[in-house]
Amino acid sequence: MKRATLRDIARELGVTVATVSRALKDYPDISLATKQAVLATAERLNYTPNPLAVKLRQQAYKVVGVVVPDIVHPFFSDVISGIVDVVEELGYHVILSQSNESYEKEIRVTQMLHATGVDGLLVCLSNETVAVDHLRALQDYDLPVVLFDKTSAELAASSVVTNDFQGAYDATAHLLDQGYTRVAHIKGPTHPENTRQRFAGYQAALTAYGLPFRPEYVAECQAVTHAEGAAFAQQFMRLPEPPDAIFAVSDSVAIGAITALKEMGRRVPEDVAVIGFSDWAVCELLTPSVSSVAQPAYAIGRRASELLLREIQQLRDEQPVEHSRVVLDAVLKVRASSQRPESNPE
Amino acid sequence: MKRATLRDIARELGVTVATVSRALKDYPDISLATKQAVLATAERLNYTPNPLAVKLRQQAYKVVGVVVPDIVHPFFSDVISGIVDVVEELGYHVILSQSNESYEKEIRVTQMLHATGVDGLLVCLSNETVAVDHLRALQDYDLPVVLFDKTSAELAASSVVTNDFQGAYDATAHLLDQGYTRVAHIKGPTHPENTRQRFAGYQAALTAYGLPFRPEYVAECQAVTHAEGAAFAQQFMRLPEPPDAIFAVSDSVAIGAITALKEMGRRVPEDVAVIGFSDWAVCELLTPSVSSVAQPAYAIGRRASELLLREIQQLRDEQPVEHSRVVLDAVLKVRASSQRPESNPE
DNA sequence: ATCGGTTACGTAACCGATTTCGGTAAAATT
DNA sequence: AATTTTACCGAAATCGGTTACGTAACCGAT
Repeated sequence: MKRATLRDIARELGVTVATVSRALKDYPDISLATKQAVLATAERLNYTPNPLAVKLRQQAYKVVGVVVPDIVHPFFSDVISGIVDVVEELGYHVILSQSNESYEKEIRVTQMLHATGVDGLLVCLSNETVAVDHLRALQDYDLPVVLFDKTSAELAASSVVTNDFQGAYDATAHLLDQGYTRVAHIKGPTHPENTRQRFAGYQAALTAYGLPFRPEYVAECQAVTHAEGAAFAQQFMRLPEPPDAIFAVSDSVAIGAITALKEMGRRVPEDVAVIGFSDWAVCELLTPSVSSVAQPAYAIGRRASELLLREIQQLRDEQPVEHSRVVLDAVLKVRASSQRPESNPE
Repeated sequence: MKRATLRDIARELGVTVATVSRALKDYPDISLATKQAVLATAERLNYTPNPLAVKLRQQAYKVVGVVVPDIVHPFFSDVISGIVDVVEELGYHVILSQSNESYEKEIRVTQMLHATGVDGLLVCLSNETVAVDHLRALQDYDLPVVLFDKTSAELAASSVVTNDFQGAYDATAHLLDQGYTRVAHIKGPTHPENTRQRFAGYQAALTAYGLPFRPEYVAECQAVTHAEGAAFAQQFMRLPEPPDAIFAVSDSVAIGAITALKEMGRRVPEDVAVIGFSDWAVCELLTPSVSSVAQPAYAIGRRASELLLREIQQLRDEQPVEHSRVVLDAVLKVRASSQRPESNPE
């Protein structure tokens, strides 16, 4: 069975395709009789307009491209879910690509998306990415780009990110509220802005609570892994005055630290409290359950696509395109690993 | 900056678009001089063909639609990752939709994908889906459909699934090899074929090892949750002769069972061994680490898209379209929760 | 009878490429 | 010198819609 076209309907009724087109789109200049006849045969032939023809004429792809470092990562699949839900409501579709955290591949897929045809791009920069000329080049072709999570100040574009500073502040403050006084931090590498913000939030909380910043209580990850978390936990415990709480830059690091602490005979949270970042599903299932800072992934996806769709619309209407930076609050999820038992019957 | 068109190049060189088009595609009838001139100005103007125009002319969307129940689920994001990697190599793109495990929404999104324009569809049926008329209707429009994971025998289509039978058999056999003799099974609801296969594999292993099938050792989940796993573990332990091993239909059920067993003072795996299914990332991080049967998600995505692309090609070449059913082996991941300590120094 | 104004529809350009069919010139053949 | 061949390129149809513009028919009013 072939897809019916306007021509098929027109031939059956002895009118031109123009008349059929107008009848289907409820133009005023069509008599009720022909309008109904057209609608009836369109229904009968199961007509759906050829999307390519419409898009070519309208110069609109009705597609947004999404580039993430890794589709499999739970954070990104959550973001994608939010994106899909929003854009589908407006009849747009999502084309998905991954950069595998490679700057090279990021350049390749963004160019490919442009060549393939998209109305806009939602991009989370790879960890390798520092220069953003490849994105600026796309903007020169009037292609709106919205960044999320991993962004860059170098690019004049809207962006949506988690409030890492506030999340880290809340986590640290929570530990201090629980009565822990020697709070250490396992930070991430300096490059992604996010981890710098988390470090800053940690420091700000210490300052707000009138506590000194102790350099020996800060360790810096390279790969941000389970193993690094374990290694730094051991390093901390060898200090003359070991910390009684650890705020880790990620859940994997936090879980690695907890594993190592348990092996060293330290109880969590009685001897050492631990908080992670990202709120992976595992956190609830571990013993003890792991406190963490949840990033609003789904909301990030929604907000980012809303911004992008707005810019696409503004561009089409030849209005000035407004950029905005949205910072969404992180939510502290308090679980067993950071609750001082004595403080429970408070 | 506007995107350059064939017309732009033609105007600059004083030739027609036909000549430019042929020069760019290395047609024989073009002189070396004009060919080089065209290539040079195309390069200079940064020309990329308008994808919509090409696709309209070629009657090919170069897009495959993917429908999964839930993008966020780690299994599906793994599958999607495999799909994206394969189709991008052939210049295709992926449009993503989710059915949210709703039959209604599955119908909506598949029709929407057809209307939007795709060359083929990769679908994992929702749990609610029994009838497949909505997919058959699309096949009538010469749209190839390949099913994966949750499939249906009602539809004449290629499919790619995990060998649930073999995975379940291996898991059960492993428990029996470890010296456990009273192996129970927490099965899923009867509807999805997958869980029936797992049950059958469990039974087959018992038979192969000459053990009787004991109905009291089988429980059936409805929602396949953590809580159900815990409840059935308790139920099993109340039996006069409780099982010494549990093979669960999913990791969440297995983890729920382990939690309940520990609360009842049973040691895992000393008193009761437990194996799950799906090999979630959590399994490695829990204490004890949880044995599980890994589904080859990424490979499923790859194979399914390979089959789909083949069918798309066959359809375009007007060759007969061949359907095939691919069954990929599951891989048993043995971890602490199923290893009898006595059997280690064997 | 002429004019202005609707109503309802056809004509044709257009979006940007691909491709068939010719057509014109120069070169080669008779 | 007439004819055929070859090389190279233009004209135009096509994919399937959208839409500005034109026009025929009919109305009532002058």
